[in-house]
Amino acid sequence: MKKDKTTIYSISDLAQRFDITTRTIRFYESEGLLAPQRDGQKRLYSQKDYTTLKLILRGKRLGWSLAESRDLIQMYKPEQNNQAQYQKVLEKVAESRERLQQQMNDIQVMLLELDEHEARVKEVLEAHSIHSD
Amino acid sequence: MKKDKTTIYSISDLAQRFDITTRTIRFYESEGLLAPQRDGQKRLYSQKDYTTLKLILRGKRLGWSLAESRDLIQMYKPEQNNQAQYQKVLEKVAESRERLQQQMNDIQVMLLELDEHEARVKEVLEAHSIHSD
DNA sequence: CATTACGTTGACGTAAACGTCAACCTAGTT
DNA sequence: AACTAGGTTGACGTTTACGTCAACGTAATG
Repeated sequence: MKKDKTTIYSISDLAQRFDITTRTIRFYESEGLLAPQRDGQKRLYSQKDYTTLKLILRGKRLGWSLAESRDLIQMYKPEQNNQAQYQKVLEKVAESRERLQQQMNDIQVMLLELDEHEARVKEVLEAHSIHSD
Repeated sequence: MKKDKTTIYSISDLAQRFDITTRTIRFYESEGLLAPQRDGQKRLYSQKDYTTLKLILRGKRLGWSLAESRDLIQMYKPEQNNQAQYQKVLEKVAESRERLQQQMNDIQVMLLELDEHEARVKEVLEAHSIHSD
């Protein structure tokens, strides 16, 4: 079963699914991150728009600015069949990967420290319970 | 060779090492993230302060707010020898770990997508070079 | 002792990422 | 026709995380 490529979302529909406000979605559009089609003045969001939004929110959880996410999104667009463009995309990919690896490393350090800290706290708790028994 | 626990840093010293401004460091203090000792009115930063700052900046790279980092920092303080406090610390540890794991997952998804995208771009580039040879 | 380097405390300014109205449109009910 | 549910565009407000002065203190140095 493949994804239904013809599914269309309303703005409040998307807002509900991602637990954000419609204001936020319109704001992303005003910042050039989304460009939904229109039916009159109403916005219609495609499956691609859905995916883009998912990417934006993932970026947000990682502390990326909207500008950075916009770059990432631009990167995914076919654009001109210009060889130089593609090279730039590859550079952007490399940049993003480095950034993500730095973040991954930060996370691993923090997880390790949390483990150590938890262990220390538990030691104290056990000492307490020994004395209180 | 252990770390010299008696090393003391000046504010501009720290600023240089972490490539931030002294304003930023003072701001973190005003927000309750740091509490250096004083010599008169001058601030003296210990090795602990250094570590705290490192933690803050790691948090920043992961998109954590200063409030969240402050919580994390508080968590590491011995506090009262209150059993309930320790339980809260353990809960905080668990929360932080969940958050980090979500971020780790986000990163892995993004890295995968980057790989795929890079592969597609490279395909196109190779097709180009075949035609241009 | 005047200068220079380094530090201090306000106070105000600013960019990013939205929130919060207000005033309006539009399609489908009752 | 009136109402309701959704949507729209401004315009202004707010929070976070600092930047940018200004005015001042202090210690060493030529």
